[in-house]
Amino acid sequence: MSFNLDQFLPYRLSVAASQVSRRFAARYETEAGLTIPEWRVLAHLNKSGPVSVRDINARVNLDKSMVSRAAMRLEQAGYLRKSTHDTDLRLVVLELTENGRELMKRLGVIAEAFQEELLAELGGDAPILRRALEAMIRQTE
Amino acid sequence: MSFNLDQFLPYRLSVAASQVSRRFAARYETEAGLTIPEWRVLAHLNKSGPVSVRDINARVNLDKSMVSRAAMRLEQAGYLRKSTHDTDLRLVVLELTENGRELMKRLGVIAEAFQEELLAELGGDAPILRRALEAMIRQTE
DNA sequence: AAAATACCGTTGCGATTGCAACGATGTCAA
DNA sequence: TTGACATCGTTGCAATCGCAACGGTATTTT
Repeated sequence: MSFNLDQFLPYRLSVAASQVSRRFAARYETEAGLTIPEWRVLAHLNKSGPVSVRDINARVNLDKSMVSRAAMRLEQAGYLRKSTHDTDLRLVVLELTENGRELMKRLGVIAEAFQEELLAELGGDAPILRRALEAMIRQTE
Repeated sequence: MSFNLDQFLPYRLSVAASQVSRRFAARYETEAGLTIPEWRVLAHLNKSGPVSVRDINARVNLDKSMVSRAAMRLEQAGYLRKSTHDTDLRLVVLELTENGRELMKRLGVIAEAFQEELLAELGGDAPILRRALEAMIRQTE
């Protein structure tokens, strides 16, 4: 019996992830032409409040160079503001502007709606899926 | 209640997929320094026998340019052979060499072992995870 | 049979990515 | 206190990616 790629879990996982990402990107594309890193930074800031690049890097699975560049673009677009930390001058504090919070409010609605669609497609398997994903993520943290 | 990225399914799916891919890549890195596209082409050819670039492109979720370049590198490394189709001259037929089959035999063992690890970590959730992944993939095909 | 159309694989190109190096700042230890 | 080391964010760079265009071949249409 030779190896069968079609039933190989890492492969199926990767295919599913990229297709779901693609579907979702098509949704928020119409609302605002954000890249995935930009979307993640925006979404994280919306929840966390003002934090450093390093903070986001650690929590959002993005290389710090990507966080830095995404933050630059979001700043130029007027969605976030940069400032230096009060006591630690190495830190750059990122914070959403009013425009950023407003955009995120609209994107949040789209995201929730998309997730509802997914959950409906998955039916009762959804909670187990979640648990399985978390188990796989935990394994490397 | 504001949107929470940490519980957003597409995001968790993406994180899980990239971490699992990373873990797996570290395993076969020591056996042969293949990229992900190269690995996929190799694995598919091992199962399918001789097929065209287009065939792989359609089945393995890789752009045809990536299949083409991966095939070029695998050919240079001596793992596959290219030839033209008997009747349709547009088609390039890809086929593993003896070296390629031999490499794939070793990689198959590594892949199976890794998957066993994953399945053990997941326990009884594994079959449901599989079903959920397939459901999400199906939705876009 | 000729012309228009479709398909195949390769290549070029701009954009994105991950890694490593760097300057600047902070912390710790002697 | 000062020197060694760690951490932060940015930048440079090489590698990779996805898309589109291209030349070549096949198929369909008229």
